[in-house]
Amino acid sequence: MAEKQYRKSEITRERLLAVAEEEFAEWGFFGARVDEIARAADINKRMLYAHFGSKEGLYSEVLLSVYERLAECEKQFIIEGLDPLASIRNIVFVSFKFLSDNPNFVRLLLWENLNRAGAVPRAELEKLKAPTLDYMRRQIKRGKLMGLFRADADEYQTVLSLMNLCFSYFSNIHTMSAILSRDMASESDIHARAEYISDMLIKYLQA
Amino acid sequence: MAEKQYRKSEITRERLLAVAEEEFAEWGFFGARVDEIARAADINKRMLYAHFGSKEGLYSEVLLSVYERLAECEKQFIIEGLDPLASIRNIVFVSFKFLSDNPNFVRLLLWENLNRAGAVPRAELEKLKAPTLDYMRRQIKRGKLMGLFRADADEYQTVLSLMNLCFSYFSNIHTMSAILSRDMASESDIHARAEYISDMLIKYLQA
DNA sequence: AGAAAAAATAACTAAACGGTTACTTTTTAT
DNA sequence: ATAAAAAGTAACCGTTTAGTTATTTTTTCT
Repeated sequence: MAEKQYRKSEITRERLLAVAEEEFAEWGFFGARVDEIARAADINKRMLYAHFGSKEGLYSEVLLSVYERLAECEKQFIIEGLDPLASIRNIVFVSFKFLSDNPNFVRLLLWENLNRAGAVPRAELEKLKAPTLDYMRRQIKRGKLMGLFRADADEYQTVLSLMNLCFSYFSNIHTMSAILSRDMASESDIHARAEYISDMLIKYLQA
Repeated sequence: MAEKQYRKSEITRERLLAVAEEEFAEWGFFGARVDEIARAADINKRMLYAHFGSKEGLYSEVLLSVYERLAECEKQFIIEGLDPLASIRNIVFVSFKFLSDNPNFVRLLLWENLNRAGAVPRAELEKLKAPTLDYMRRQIKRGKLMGLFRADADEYQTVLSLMNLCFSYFSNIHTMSAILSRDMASESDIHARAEYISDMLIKYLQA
């Protein structure tokens, strides 16, 4: 096994990953076409198999790279000193920014859920999400101790609401835009929604 | 063209639709196999094409039938006299019952979102959803007029929250159960969640 | 009963798919 | 310079897939 890889090969690999992310996000694992990925990356199909072994192998690597992007992003809202109220607003706004900027992430996660596939193992996913979840729960607890939130506010239910409200705005944006006759993808609508979600969660915690 | 269809043919058609619903819900449009649908329905593939023309044709009819099932269910929470507070609780509980009883609906809607919602025409969808949406908006408005809800509560945002919170509980139930180490599919968890969602929405509207 | 229409079957096809083989060109290290 | 390793290519392969054809069986109507 060679320690050092050729320069051109690394570029090829990166280009393949980028193109494959688009193709898998667009069509899902079953709908995506290996030939089309190779064509769009302007690369011979043989090289795709040299790098990733199989369609599954390529898919796994795409998913992993996308999950890592999320983990990297979530680091930024874990600020230990921040007051509980501001931290909730912060989590919602950072999540909205990420989901809005990464439609491929939203789609890949949906495909992955529907395929019930463990392309990225559950344990890996739990580990990836643990710091964020701990932080959120800790901040709600702190808010209760500080007398900012009512004592009987349910941490689990609130965290679940926050995550679902953020993710589902983007995951259901097409059907919802159709049903509600509204351009939910507009910058102003997205911002107003983040504002509303923060507000509702906080009002509930304070009520 | 014959006015009257043969009895056996109608049964065949129903059986095909039922089996196709399972197959499409499980695998999505691209993953579903026409041969498998025919085999599972114990029907010759030729007859599938005689009835539905193409894989797309069959898929559209499956989706339509499933949307109609939802519309039929939603009729039951449109009770004109009901007080706004009770009506919100009622909508959440009826929605939870439907989504819990119809996992195929949840999955088909997710696939449809990923396919960018084209199989059932937008106008058709709007028409099916209109009575429900109108009712919800009307009840929130009424609550405001009656002085039950604060005057600046946003109807659109609240309706969207209600729908997203109900749907996403079931659409993300597997991932979330894993991440949060909780059996969210249990009867008691489902009931507690419906209770919490009603409560949060109402507290927000009253805050 | 018997003719016409509809339902049903099995066997087939053309194209598409994931994956491979045999081979040539380019890069790296001595 | 040159040999070995790696990168790259084109043509190919067995299988699967949506969709069709040719034919027989069943049902309906008179």
